[in-house]
Amino acid sequence: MPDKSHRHVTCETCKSRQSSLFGSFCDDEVEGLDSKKTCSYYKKNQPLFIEGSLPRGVFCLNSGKVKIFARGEEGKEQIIHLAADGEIVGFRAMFSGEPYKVSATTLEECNICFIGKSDFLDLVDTNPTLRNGIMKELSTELADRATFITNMAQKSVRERLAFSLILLQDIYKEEMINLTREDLANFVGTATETLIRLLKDFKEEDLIQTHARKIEILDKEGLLRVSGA
Amino acid sequence: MPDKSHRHVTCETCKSRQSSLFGSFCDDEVEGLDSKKTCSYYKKNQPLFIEGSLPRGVFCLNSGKVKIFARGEEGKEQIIHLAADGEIVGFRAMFSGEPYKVSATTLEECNICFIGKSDFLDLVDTNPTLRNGIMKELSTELADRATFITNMAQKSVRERLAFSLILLQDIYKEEMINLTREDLANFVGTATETLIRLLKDFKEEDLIQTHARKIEILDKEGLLRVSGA
DNA sequence: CGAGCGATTGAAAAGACTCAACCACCGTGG
DNA sequence: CCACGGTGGTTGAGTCTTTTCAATCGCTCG
Repeated sequence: MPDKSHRHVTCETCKSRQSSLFGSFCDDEVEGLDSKKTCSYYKKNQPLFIEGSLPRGVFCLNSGKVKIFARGEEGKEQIIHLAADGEIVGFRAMFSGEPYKVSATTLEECNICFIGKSDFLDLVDTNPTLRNGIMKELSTELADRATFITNMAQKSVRERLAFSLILLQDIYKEEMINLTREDLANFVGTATETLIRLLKDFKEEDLIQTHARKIEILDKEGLLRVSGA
Repeated sequence: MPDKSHRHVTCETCKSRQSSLFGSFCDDEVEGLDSKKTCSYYKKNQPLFIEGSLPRGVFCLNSGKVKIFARGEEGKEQIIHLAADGEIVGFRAMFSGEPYKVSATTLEECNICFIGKSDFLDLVDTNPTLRNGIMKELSTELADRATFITNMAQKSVRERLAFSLILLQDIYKEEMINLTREDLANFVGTATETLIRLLKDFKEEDLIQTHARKIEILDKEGLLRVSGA
């Protein structure tokens, strides 16, 4: 658990930068980046942006996790993506010229830097490596979403949950998965009650173990088998 | 119903080009494009590319429709997108550096041009307008898929079918929707039998009418209402 | 004419959802 | 310090949607 308080982050020393789209920046570029960004602390459950508003820039996650979600007719959230440190959030809407179609909210306390729209677009225009990285990122994500759609359409909730747990473990790395049951249900695409029942099943099958809300994966192979992947 | 036979298409006179990503090309650029592309005729149900293979270039639809789909565990198709004339297909995998995650197959007889990978990437590198168009396209599609995922997760099959019919009508323009029941089911994300039953319901509610396999929309507003959009 | 595919229907079973109630934990204010 | 309220988690029961399996029909093609 990192720092609980606001802290200024410099791009030079940012651990997350190296694995991000800015990872290839040379010293000069990093300096330029650093001079343009602002850095702030976010509490848990604080929105970065909401559906329908106009993008003003991009968010660079230094620490903490953020959920990206859309809302269905009845207002129910569908979590499309969980972003972790090192990720840059909100750059997709930057190119579409349209308002955000999704919202982003912190799941934990976060340190997040912000780069204004024009600064960011300048960077993209002048830096081919960054640009290629972004195009690659967009394309990869498009492919991921095709798989996501297919899973939604063809897999049972049980299969999807197993698969989701594996995905989430990759995002949470060493930590245990730590989401409200509702968020987890909104990620899997099911009702909260159904989710809880299935978690119980998985516990009885010794696939997972829960520590209060946290979920520990005991048998990744087993989950993979259940997921039908 | 256009030409039934192979026909050479020139970019200069290509009706579909104007509404495509190449729409902003000047005469010189069009000429260059024309010299690089090859043009061929595809029969119905002929693959453009298959999941797992490596992208060799992009396909430019001059006439006819193409389905883009992924396959689930049991091999069931999930149609992610239907492409019509004017669309460029297969450029997403061009940037990801990975094999195709989806397949593309013609739904009708098609005239399709092909541009090799290096030629296409050269164009993208040297033409900022094209590049921006592509980034915009990628971003927009990413947003569309977020909506798609949400619909899959939260809407009933009945709602999804209503919504799908409206989407398909936009793709088929003046023509009637003309898909096998199975393809339609794979687009909506349901079983063929369920789809057929729901179509019957819609017919009884005077929302649609069928002419053999073709579907005519009688009450778009009504469908929209059913779709819960 | 027979084979085979696509479309359709019926009946039964399974999977999920909804609704309602209840529990457990936590922080607050008295 | 403790009662209170609220949020998040859990359970049960009943219902509805959707799937599955099996069978039938119609049409086209060789």
